Amino acid sequence: MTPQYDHRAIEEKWMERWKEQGAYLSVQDPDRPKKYVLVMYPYPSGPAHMGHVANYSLGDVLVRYYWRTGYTVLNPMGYDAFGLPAENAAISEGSHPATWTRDNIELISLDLKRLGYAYDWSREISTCDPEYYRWTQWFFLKMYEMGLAYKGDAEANWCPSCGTVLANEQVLPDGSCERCRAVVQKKWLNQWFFKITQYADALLDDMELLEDWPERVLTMQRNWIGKSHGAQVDFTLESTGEIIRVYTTRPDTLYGVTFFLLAPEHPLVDRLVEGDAARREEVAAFRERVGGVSSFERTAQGAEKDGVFLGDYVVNPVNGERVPVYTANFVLIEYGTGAVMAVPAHDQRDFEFARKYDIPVRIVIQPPDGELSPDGMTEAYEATGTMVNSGDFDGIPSDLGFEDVCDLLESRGWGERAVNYRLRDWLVSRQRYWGAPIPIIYCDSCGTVPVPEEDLPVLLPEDLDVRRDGRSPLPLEKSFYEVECPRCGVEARRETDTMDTFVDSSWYYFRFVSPHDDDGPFDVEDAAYWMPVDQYIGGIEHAILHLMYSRFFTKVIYDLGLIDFKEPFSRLLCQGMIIMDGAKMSKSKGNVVTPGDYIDRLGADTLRLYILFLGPPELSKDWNDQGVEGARRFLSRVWRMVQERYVALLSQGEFASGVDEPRHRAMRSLTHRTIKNVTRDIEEFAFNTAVSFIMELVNGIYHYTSDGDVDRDVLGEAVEAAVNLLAPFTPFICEELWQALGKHGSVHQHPWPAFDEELARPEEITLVVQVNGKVRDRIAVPSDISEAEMEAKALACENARKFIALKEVRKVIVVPGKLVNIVV
RNA sequence: GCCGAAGUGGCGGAAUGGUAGACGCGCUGGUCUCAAAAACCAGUGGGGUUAGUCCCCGUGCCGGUUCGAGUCCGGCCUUCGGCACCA
Repeated sequence: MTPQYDHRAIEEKWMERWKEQGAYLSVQDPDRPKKYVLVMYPYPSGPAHMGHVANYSLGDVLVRYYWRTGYTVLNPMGYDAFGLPAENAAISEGSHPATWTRDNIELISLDLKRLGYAYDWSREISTCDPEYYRWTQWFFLKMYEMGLAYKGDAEANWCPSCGTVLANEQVLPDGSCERCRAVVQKKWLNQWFFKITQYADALLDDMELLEDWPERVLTMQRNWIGKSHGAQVDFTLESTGEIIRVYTTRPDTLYGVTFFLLAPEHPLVDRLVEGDAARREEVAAFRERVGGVSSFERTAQGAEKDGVFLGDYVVNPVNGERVPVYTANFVLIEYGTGAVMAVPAHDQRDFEFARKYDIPVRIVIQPPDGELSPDGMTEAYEATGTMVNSGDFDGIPSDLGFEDVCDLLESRGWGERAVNYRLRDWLVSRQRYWGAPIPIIYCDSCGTVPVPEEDLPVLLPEDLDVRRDGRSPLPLEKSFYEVECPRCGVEARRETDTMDTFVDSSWYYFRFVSPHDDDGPFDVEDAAYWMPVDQYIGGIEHAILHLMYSRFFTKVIYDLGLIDFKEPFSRLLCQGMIIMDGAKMSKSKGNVVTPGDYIDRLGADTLRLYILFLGPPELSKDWNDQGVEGARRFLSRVWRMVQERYVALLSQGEFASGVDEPRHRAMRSLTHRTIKNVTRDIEEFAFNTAVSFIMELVNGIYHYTSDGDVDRDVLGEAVEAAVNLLAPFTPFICEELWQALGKHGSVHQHPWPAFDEELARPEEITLVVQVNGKVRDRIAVPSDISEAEMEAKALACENARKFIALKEVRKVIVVPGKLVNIVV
């Protein structure tokens, strides 16, 4: 053992040795329960960053802890390796997405290895590997067979200068293209979708199974799905007599309809103004304003209401009234039916529209307190109340009226109860190169033909030039798109769109259970053994998309009959961000610190320890450079503790014996209390306080060995516990110290230390004496003191007496083992 | 606007309704040294003080419940995240 803590030598040595020993391979073991711990795999855009360290260190503590408490553990790692950044980097750096991606995988995997994470590297996967995306394509085919993948028209973000569709995330808040800053347009394109809406209710209802998910994530998903209850109502167009159906969540306000709205894209709009040149022009100008160039402003906050009267009327089924039909900017074609009954008195948007275009406002709900009048209103009244101006329903509470009106609609055939969702189908096509090709062939005579399973994978040609303008080279590559129709053999054309990378990541946790399986996406029995993931860890930024897509995929896989569970992640922990000086680390702010630098200078153990000590996992954590030095100082202190305070004493043989004496007993008590506290805190993910307790133990050992006799066994127990407890946090130094303590085998395979409840209880406690709730004295007493004795001691102590003085003691409250409050 | 989280020393953060500020950073003093660094030891919320194992104040603000509130309840303020015309 060297006198100085040499992190470089230790970490290099154990990194090599663990690798040689295959120390962290996962094995199925019928004698032990299993844990599948998974931290969201990274997108390889360069070396590891601090967010990775925070996430993966957290998972690693759990894995090492589970190992030592009797579990067999699956802890894999892989790369989310398809995606747009690779293409952009390739364009700006003149490289190739494949090269760029694989180079970055090298960089980040080296960092992950240097950080000592206990992954089973034999299970490493990359989503850009044909052996992986072959099965991504297989899932697409299954979805197609099940009717869950379909091609339909969608309004997509189109960048005219890049000539491609953009994902929503690639459009900046001002509606411009992330890469070229051109104004993004909405364009109707024929695209592939996954029918996630078919699973909307399952996604909602199965949240019951997710007891160990953060409530905020469930709330976000619930809002995203946006299920609402209401009714569909049929209005009749006056001119032609045709039915226009609307969806409303407020059938109780049906008598308050004073106008009617169509989305600008609604096909009826053109027909209504067909014969009227002036109106046609008005509509054209309106469309130019709302949809033509950028529809971002239209949906931006507080946008001005805008619309055009279409010259026609509809008839309200419940009261026979005719109301004018408008088209309006705030009506969305994709939600409900694209047509809206407008009730200005009780809907804020309708209210604003009515005021602008001078449309009457009719009150049909009166609030419980006070009376509204149409002229006096400055905003819509959207809450419940008593129905008025509503025919036979007058006087009924509106929440009951909701049901009564629905009954009326259903009995007369005017409409019916209905539910609606905000969730829309998942658009999975991307006009991109660096992604998994969609396994579809278009044939002039057979139509849309899926690629036969045995022809998978549809290989993404990796020898293509990525064009400078950012467009995918696939539609220009004859050798790629020219194929024979698998059905009739004539010349056909291959789909040249690739899949959204969220498809890749929606099932990667299944692949880990059998990463080399050639017969299917995963081995059913291996999945039955390892799945579901017991503990999933990742950033809160994936609260909706990745986590919901994965839940959707799992339900599809369930319906395919491959698994018998419906939710992939039993327990979820969402990490906060690492920030610096109050801001997210980013290159533009120049406040990026790189893990690699710290590993070199201070060691991986120091970095891991510091980042775990920084604060509770779910909150964001402020990086502080001086704090890292502190973590390093602590590890040096642990190093010297073992060397100077234990190993050196052993060789000198300077020991007393006296286990039962108070100072020895106090040391043992601290040791056992620390084991208890650290164990509990790891179970609760309170890693920052777990580290604090270990620090206190180390401080205690320094005191114990500084100021009196030392018992060999008492000291040995304490030092051993410290190394044991610290091992999941800082695996390298602890493995080295374990050897220095003369132990055989790896500390990471050593059973987790047990504690003695009796010893963990301190012999002496501090009795707090309060008078009227204010602390007046503290008395050291034995921990097994009775309540009566506590009261007696409290009443007798001088400081308390001073405050009691001549007043009468009215009440004494005794909290066993803690405090006495004297009320006067 | 709606939903969610959070406001505690100079800083990161601890506190099953029961000693507010554990642990760490920083700072101050001491030991060691020719000196410095490192290390070790001690101190460190603010104010007062007869200097006492003393007193007062103190967890964003205002009220309430309780013997006792950072913690529970009601009402505000601020910050951060998510969603945002979803009928």
